[in-house]
Amino acid sequence: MNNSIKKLIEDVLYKTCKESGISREHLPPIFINQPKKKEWGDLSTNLPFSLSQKTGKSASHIGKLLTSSLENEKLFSRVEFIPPGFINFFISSLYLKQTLKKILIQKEEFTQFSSGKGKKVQIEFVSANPTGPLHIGHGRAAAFGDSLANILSKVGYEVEREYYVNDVGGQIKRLFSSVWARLKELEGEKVSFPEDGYKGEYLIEIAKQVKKELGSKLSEIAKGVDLEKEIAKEEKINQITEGFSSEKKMAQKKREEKAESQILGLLGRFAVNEILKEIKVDLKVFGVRFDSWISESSLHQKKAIPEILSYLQEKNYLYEKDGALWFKTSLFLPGEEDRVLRRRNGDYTYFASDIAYHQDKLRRGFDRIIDIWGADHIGYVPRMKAAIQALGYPEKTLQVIIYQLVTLKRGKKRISASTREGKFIPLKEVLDEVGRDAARFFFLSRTCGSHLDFDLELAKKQTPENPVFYVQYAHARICSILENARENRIKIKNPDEVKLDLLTTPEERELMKELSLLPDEVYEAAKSLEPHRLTTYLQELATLFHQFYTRHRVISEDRELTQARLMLVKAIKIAIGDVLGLLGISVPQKM
RNA sequence: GCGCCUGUAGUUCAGUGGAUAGAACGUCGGCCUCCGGAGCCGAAGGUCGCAGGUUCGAAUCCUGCCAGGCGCGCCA
Repeated sequence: MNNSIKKLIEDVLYKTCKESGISREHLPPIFINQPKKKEWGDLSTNLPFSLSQKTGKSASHIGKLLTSSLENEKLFSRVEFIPPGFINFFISSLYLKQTLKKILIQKEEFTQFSSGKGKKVQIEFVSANPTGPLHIGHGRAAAFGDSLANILSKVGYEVEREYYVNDVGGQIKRLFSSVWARLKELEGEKVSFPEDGYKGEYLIEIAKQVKKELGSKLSEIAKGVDLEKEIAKEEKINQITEGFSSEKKMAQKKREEKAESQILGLLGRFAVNEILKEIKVDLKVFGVRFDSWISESSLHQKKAIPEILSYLQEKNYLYEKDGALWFKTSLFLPGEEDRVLRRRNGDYTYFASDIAYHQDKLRRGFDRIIDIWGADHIGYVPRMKAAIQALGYPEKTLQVIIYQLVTLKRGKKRISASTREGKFIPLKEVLDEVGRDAARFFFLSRTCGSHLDFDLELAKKQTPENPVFYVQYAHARICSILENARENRIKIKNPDEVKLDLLTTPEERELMKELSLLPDEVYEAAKSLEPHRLTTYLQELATLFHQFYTRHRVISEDRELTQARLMLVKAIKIAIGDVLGLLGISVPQKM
């Protein structure tokens, strides 16, 4: 089940060290990597260096000692100590052949691990406010989170993808009043657009729909408001004659406000739903699915926030000051400022509902929680981690991955990305221009810490030359070869019946070696939460395949060699398909 | 001002403290009698932002500068 070659080498090294009298506790972490030059073997380690630091013995002494006892391992055809402190491993062709067979038999299972087995992890990502369509930055988060979820399932985790809908708070109120203003505009009224409203044109479309679907209901409520105004006028007259009681005035104003908030609530909920629908469509087009959608308003309905506050109160993590209720962030993170959970006016802050939200997640029994946030939330991480501790969980239960924001450019011109101002390029448009696969590959080939420039012009221009097509082309080529074999009535045999020993050219060996490294790549991508390692791997594998393809024929007069090479390309096909699947990129038979 | 992130080829980016720093795109020059030329081969292109430090060894770790991004609300 465990196909990791690095793990195998590690185990052998541990064993050898033990036999040489070095106990496991004294062992530094073992790093095994691919050396830059072929002469330095397939894999190498600097263990003699690190051991010499630990034990005080010379690296050369340790290296020679380890190397001599490793020589008989079947895994290697050769093991060399190279001064000053490297051990280079040359993988035996026996192992490479076995690996090839394993891939053909196990298929996608070949990269499956069980290290996360029995553990539940939740990844929360995108979670864009339902105030407008997804833009390019959300695309980055979507590609990243989705792929990470795939990768973590590969190593055995039970993974849940969640989208948190922030449908409460200031930005939603602004959305409501913006739709309201657009609606009035549609009805020919001249209104001043709310200054802090959402100016994007998509709200005009939504206002049109509101008018179509809710028109009659709204006007009824609006009539109510007008009625109130009439009453108010009368009362003003009365005021002159018999004086105006402030009580009455207040009551009237309240009625007016109530009617207005009814309208806003009605069309607001409608707008939120419409926008969410569009977001879901965009995500579907991008190939991203969520297992769970949870809204902030549902937490309010469950009274989750007062509940969590009284829990924190009991623990003595809260205090009142200036009429507000504060959380002692500084208790957990010296240097951090305390934060307000309940405002002077009685409203809860976003932080308060976010604590309730994370408590809700933790109660659902996840062993790990991963939040993927944009860099604009960087300052928010420490207080959330403090909250996790206050809830009684170790800080590391929550991992926050911060991705740097995407700067959209067209040539040299920057396009600002403000949802509020409506000056942003929707993800949908980007996908129309460059395609889903290219966009995903672009996002996933970079570390999320990189501040990346997305040049639409360049992306479009590069599309035919895009690395993703290079990889997909390799897969399509293999499919074509296999098709060709079928047409020539070549029956593809079982791996056991094929003489894999015939795969002797350097290109074939390189390919087999690359294939045998795949499980480690997946494992390391999962461990470091870095999907981009896999795009790098795919490009390397595709390069090796294309090189092989131009230098050798798969289908030839030599029947046995043909069979062996068909095995090889089939294994490559499985590997490419598997990894593209993890990245959420389509795997074309033809292009 | 403080905090986090980033600075690597003309451009966009990879690069677990290891050996002579890589890829793609772009530029220049080659390769189709043959399973898909969306391919292959070659060349040019680098003070790894700057300056110190740590050590057998630094693009990588530490310190200080410089430049850019993002934060620093009883906004979300």
